[in-house]
Amino acid sequence: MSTRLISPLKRKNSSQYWFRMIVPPRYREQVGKAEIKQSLGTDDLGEARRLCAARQHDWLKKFELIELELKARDTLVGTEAIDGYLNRLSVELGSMDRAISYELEGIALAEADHLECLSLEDLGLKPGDSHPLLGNPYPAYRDSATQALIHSRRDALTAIRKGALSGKEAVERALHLDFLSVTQSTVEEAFEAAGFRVDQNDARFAIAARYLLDRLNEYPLKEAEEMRASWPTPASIAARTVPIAPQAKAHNQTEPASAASAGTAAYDSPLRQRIMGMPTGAMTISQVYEDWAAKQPASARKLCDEWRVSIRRFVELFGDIDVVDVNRDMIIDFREAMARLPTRPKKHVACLPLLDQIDVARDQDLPLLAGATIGKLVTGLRVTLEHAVDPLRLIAFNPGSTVKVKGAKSEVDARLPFTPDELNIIYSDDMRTDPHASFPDSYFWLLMLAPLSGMRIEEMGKLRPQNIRCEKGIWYASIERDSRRKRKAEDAAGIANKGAKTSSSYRDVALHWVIIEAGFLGYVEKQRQARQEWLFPDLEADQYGNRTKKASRDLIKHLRRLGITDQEKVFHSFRHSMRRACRHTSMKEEVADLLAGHAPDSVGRKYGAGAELNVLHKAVNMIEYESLNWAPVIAAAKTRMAKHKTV
DNA sequence: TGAGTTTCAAACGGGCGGGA
DNA sequence: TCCCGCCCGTTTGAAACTCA
Repeated sequence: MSTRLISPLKRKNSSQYWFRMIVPPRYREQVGKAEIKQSLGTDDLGEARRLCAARQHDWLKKFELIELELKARDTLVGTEAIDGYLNRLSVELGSMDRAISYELEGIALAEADHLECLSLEDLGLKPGDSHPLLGNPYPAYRDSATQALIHSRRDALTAIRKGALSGKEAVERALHLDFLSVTQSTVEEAFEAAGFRVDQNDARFAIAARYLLDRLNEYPLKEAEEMRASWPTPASIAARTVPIAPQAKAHNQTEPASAASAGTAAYDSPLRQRIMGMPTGAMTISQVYEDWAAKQPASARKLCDEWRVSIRRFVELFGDIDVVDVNRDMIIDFREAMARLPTRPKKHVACLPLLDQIDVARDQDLPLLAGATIGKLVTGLRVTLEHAVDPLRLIAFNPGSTVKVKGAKSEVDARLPFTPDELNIIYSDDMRTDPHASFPDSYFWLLMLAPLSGMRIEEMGKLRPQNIRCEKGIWYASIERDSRRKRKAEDAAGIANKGAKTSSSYRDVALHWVIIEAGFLGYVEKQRQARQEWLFPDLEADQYGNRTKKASRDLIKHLRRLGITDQEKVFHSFRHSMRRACRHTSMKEEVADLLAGHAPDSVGRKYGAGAELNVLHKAVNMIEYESLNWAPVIAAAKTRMAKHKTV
């Protein structure tokens, strides 16, 4: 792996410097990507260089941890393959003693083959010269006298049926020299039986070979011990005390650690505890979640509540386990479990444990959670685990980072626009045309504004009287944030403050002439004089600060009563209807986007901060619904407003 | 390695229905 | 009627892909 210092990179369209590092192929599965590209968040080159070096250091550390994890995994694979092989052989031969003897004899034969290594003399080199096969340890036994002794010893022991002893000696020599090739045929056979194919360059080969040699060496073969007493190994061919390269000893240091412990950040200093202001030891998954949730602003309460569901379900399935024990398999199991849960279960099903709910859904063929919901549940888990990575540093990697959810993104909007006939039904109804109908003013105006402004119901619900303004003779509704001071105060009080769906939703919506004609400005003035905080004061906020939950529900019920029973026709359908009406005019798509509060989908279509009010005013007045006769609605609205004046 | 382009994920904001 | 939570849309920035 290259440790060359990486220099920060600057992208054409960005003022910020970036960090970029290629992930070595061996670690890509664990990292989940082939390269790391991260913004350094600075446009200062000096700062960027410093941050870049720090990130490179962090990633190299992470790669080291992955290496440990991979070694642990390889160890498991290698040792299991050898154990399986020896167990099968013992069954085949009748006992483990026989199996070990058989293998020892095989090692002795393999060693004999490898001893035929050319000496310095054979190669025409002088004593003291560097042997070209120095990487191959058997040159240590390259002098012909030693070779002859090993050969004759093996022949003699084999002749008296003590081949296992010569094998034991060969194993000791191979272990001392870390000469793994003597195990080649056995290791290959063991891996093949386990369903793998490895070569001598594979790390798993080395691990399995050393493990085999260790097992053969340590097996208490009574016969061999007794024989050694009778036929002691000649000193000249006993395993020599030769220095072993550090990597040759690595297998002794590679403990079969769990993936999780390999990912655990062992560093847990008092300094970090002081920085974090909390103990930084082990935490369970739900403790990590609570720590994450506690750091979210009041406005994120709904999000926290949704993701608490993820964690609660995960804990129900796997227990409130230490976060270092959470692995990718569990997250995949979690995803699969969520994908099999029934959607909107009846009470008698919802009260069951999750696994029972899955059984019921399967048995009764109930409709299951949508892909988007599964995606969200997995995201909740992923974000919690990310919190364990950074800032808590309880784990080095997020095991959920590479878990995908198919169908998490819906292809189509499930809500449809109203047909002209349906609009006609809605706006011919007594509730709109009879000024004396017992229909709240707020609902009346919501229904008037919706198809002619394209505002979302919650955008209307959060209008304040002062948001209705006039500029150069054009009246408009300003959808904007509250002041920073107000938002800060509300956050501190734990109140969800007034925000919009996205930043592009902050906009000015010019009022359609029908709305002005109907006397909307009189209604606004009335609320202003009454010093009402909200333009529609009779709407009540729910626990998350949503002011139109009930209104939306009531108005949908009302639509159903009018015979519009299609489940895809909802209040939001007014927005779709307006978009459709815009398409029937000469209005440019980007202006329609601005009216609706959508971000344009290409840079070329961006209007900067917005458009001139007169452009929007002209555009909004282009909107027409041919099937609708607004006259009775306007007349009813005027009477409705006049009635208020006389009260 | 750098940069243009495309795709994906996170973080919301919001609509809606079931059930207590 | 209200709460809970499922479900969907949108934007932004990150990540991935591709090519030079």
